[in-house]
Amino acid sequence: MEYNFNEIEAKWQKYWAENQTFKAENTSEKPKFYVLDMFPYPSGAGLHVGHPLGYIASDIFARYKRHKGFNVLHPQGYDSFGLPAEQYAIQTGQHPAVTTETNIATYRKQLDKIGFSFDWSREIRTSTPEYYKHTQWIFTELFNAWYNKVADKAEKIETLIALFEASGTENVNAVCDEEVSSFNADEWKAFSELKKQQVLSKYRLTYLSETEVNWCPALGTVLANDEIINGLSERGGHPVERKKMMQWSMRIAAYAQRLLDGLNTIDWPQPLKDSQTNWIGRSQGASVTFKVEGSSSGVEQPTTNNPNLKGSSSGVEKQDLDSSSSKVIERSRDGVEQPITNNQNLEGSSSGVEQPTTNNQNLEGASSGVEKQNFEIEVFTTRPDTIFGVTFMTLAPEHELVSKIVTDEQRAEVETYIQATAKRSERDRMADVKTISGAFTGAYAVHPFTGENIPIWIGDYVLASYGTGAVMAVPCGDQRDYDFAKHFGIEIKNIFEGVDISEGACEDKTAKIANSDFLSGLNVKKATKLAIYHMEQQGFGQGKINYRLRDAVFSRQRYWGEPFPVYYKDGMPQMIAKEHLPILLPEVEKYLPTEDGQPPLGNAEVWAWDTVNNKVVHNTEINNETVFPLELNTMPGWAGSSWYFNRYMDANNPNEFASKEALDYWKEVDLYLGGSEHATGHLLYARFWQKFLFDLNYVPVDEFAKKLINQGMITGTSAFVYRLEGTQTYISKGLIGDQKVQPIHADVSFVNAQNELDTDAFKAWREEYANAEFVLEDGKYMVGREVEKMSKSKYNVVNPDSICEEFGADSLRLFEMFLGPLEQSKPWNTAGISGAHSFLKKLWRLYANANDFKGVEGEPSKDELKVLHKTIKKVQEDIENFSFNTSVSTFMIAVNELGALKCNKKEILEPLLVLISPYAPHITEELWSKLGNEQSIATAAFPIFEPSHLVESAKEYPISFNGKMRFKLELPLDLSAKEIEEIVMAHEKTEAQLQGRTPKKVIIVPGKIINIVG
RNA sequence: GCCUAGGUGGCGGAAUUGGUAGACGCGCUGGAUUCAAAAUCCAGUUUCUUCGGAAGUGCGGGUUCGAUUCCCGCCCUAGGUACCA
Repeated sequence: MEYNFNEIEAKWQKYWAENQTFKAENTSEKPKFYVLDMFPYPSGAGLHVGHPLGYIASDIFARYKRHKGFNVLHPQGYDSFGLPAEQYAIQTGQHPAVTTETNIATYRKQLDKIGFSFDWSREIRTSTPEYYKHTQWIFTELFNAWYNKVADKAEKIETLIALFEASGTENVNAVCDEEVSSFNADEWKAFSELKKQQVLSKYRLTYLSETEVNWCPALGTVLANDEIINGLSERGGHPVERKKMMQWSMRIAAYAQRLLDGLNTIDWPQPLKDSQTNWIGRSQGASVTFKVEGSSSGVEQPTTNNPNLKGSSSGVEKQDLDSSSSKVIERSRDGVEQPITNNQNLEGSSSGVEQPTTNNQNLEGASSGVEKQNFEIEVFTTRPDTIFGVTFMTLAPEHELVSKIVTDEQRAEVETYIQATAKRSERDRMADVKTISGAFTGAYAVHPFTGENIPIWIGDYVLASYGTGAVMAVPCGDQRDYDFAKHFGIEIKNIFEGVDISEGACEDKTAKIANSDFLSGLNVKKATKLAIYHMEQQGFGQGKINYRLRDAVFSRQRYWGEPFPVYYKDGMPQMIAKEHLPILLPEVEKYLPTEDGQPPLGNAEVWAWDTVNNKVVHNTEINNETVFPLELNTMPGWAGSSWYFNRYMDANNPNEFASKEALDYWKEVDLYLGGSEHATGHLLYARFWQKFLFDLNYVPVDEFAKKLINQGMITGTSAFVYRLEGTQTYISKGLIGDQKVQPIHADVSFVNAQNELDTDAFKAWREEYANAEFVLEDGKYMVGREVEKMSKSKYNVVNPDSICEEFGADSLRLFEMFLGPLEQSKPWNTAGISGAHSFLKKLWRLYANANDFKGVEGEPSKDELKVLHKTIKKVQEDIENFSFNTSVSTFMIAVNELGALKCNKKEILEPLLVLISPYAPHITEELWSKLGNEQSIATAAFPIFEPSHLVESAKEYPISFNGKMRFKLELPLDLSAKEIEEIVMAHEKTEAQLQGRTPKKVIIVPGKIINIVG
């Protein structure tokens, strides 16, 4: 009987679906295990063979855990809001919901063909109202919460109101905006409702703030940083300008420290943890304020928070170093003039185009030296101990103070420099470390300890987006400051004891401080502490912890996303109560922004909130008394994916995002699989939301995934043909020689395993190739091959459906695992699948030969038992170490050996099937039932390893000379070292090796190796 | 620059705490079977070799009886990143 994989696979896929074999129970005696894949965005292109790699691995693990007696939750769903569907809608006018539905159907069909053990009864889609009503609810919960630094967790906003009512801001230690004002309880009570709301909004975990975006008037849309190239839009090359927009932000910076600390409690790959650590970017030091020379100290300062320092909002927190220090307000951001790069950083884009800022205009009208007054420069330093080594200040060219302090003599030079800097993209500035540039402003700052005048420079090595956008330069202790000082001939003061700084800065943290007044003679640690103490005493500085992590912009000017459950009354946002959710995405005629630049929801006609009837009504009914306009932005792609793992626990619950019972049972994901590209996007936001939900007691754990594994990419093997430049002549690879040719991608489906091109198929592919002429070698056209990312545009995509069709899902699953270690990226080569496929055929034959699939009862031989048990041991170890490639080899070896032994014993063949079934579930189900079993193999227990079957009486010893194995010798294992030595030394090959020499030493490790030295 | 992972035959890749380098598969070569092909099976396949052997895991050192594995320095590739004060 033939191995008819198509028939077998269809049969069992149907069986699993009909019997709900993989449905997880929310109550069970068994221990729980939750295996999750990062859910896919259902794109129009469908799955290629790279996508299922992680799904196959997680499926093997899920099936293995079931065999091991666990109640396994292994769900799947779709991250179905997103840009491509919207883009397609704009182009074709089709509703994104329709195309999304079609794409999901394709995905589902493809997934089903591979035989995954998903519990499809828990499928979710982020774009369905049943799902996004909870996303909307979580948003309102964030709005109605603040971060209490005393409790170090988020709390309901009511507890903040209670504090205000009791004692005003006196006892409040919160994460909030920079420019909050202080008030007492009576003042609070006297505030109008509007004023109260305005105050509270500075504390809420999601808040509105004006942030700058990349606005492209020609496309009528906002662009991400990586959609902009040299100041022009990637699509179309239109100019992009910076525009301020009122947007929702998430106060993720409040969680910076806990997000950092949590990394120590989870088993995630180190590179992933490292990138989160870098992203959060904690540095400890001090904030120091320098007065600009000429400032009159008697005059009232603008504010202590210095809002005139552009870009000074850096998630900075005052550090409580001195127990006597009073109330500490943590600042998260000023929310006013964020340089664009900050806001976009969190969106996963890396590059930033530095737009010219308004500084140039400021310069024109800037005051002359006469009016120079009461300016301060706030800096953040990690080395407050080196403050006596400060010989100059450097401001970022974009720093707002530059235009105010520059002297008339230096104005022209500074202006030229700023303009030159503005032209350089941030990427340029980053890449070019060697060029040192800057300009002197003519102004001086006053050293707060010595009173000396310190020149103020600007330089583009200082970034406006980090810290305060200004540094106190200590050339003797910082190489960049050193280089800058050397270049411009600025004084370099040595404040290190016995260190030579003639060649470079001393960045060694063990050096002792010298020439530093009260800090002299101290080590770094002590000097730092003392310096901060003095700064705090004299009121110009304090200990601080600085985080790079910024609050995340949460608004998108798009259609295909979750609508905000928000309406506006007197310009203040109001949340719609939980019981009225979901607020359904309205119908619009066009998915483009409105003509006056409003987001696409501005096109909706029925988009107003009736507070009396609690429903969405026509815009014409807006009266701003009972009917109000609704929010026009939608939520970003990461909203729905930040909590979906909790939804699977109770996916069909209509009332809550998940029941308490379900959450308490499943708790968290035990194994999470996905690509490393989500390191700082999805995985950081999801951890943030989980911690927030934990703080409010909605979830039982504050980290949602115990263990995470990144699967590597499967790359494609592209095929190239070589066109003689300017002709339609294509030269076979081996004949190119010195001729000038252009490599052109050919579709990999036209090329066979021997790299020969089907020239007719190529000619028929596209009109431009119809007249192609080929220069052949040996009558064939040979293509070139190159490994690249698998993508449609490179014509190297291999589709899993066609593989399933031709070789079967079991072959695909085995082969994808066999390819190499899970985490590594590796090239796909369809030719290799024949190995996996012929293994399955061999497996089939082994059972066919065993009493026509029925097997034989009776005691297996010692050798048969040995094969089985060494396989059990290895496979179990491999799965638990996620080393799936090696267990496939192990199966091949086992089947080869059992085939050689002509094994037909049921006692061997049955457990072997259970071992293989997580990898190749269809064929094993079929053989399992042919052996006479009535239950699905999924219910079978994993075989138990019995070490006694592997005990050997003899060992084939490798005999080494000076560490090199020269020959082998089989010896009984019960010999003593001495007996072994006698036998080996008497052996003729030993004599030949030694050629008469006497060995210096003989090393014998019984059971392992014999090494003769000499 | 820094961080992380990696570098082993023609290819994908094995090698437990330092103990037989190249398992397993692809490809290739030869053979069996076949009218022929597919499929299947058998043998071979790191390099060099005077056929005795010898060398060999990116490069150069070191530790060790013994190193793909541990240590030091360097080179290259991939991913991440921040000129982060």
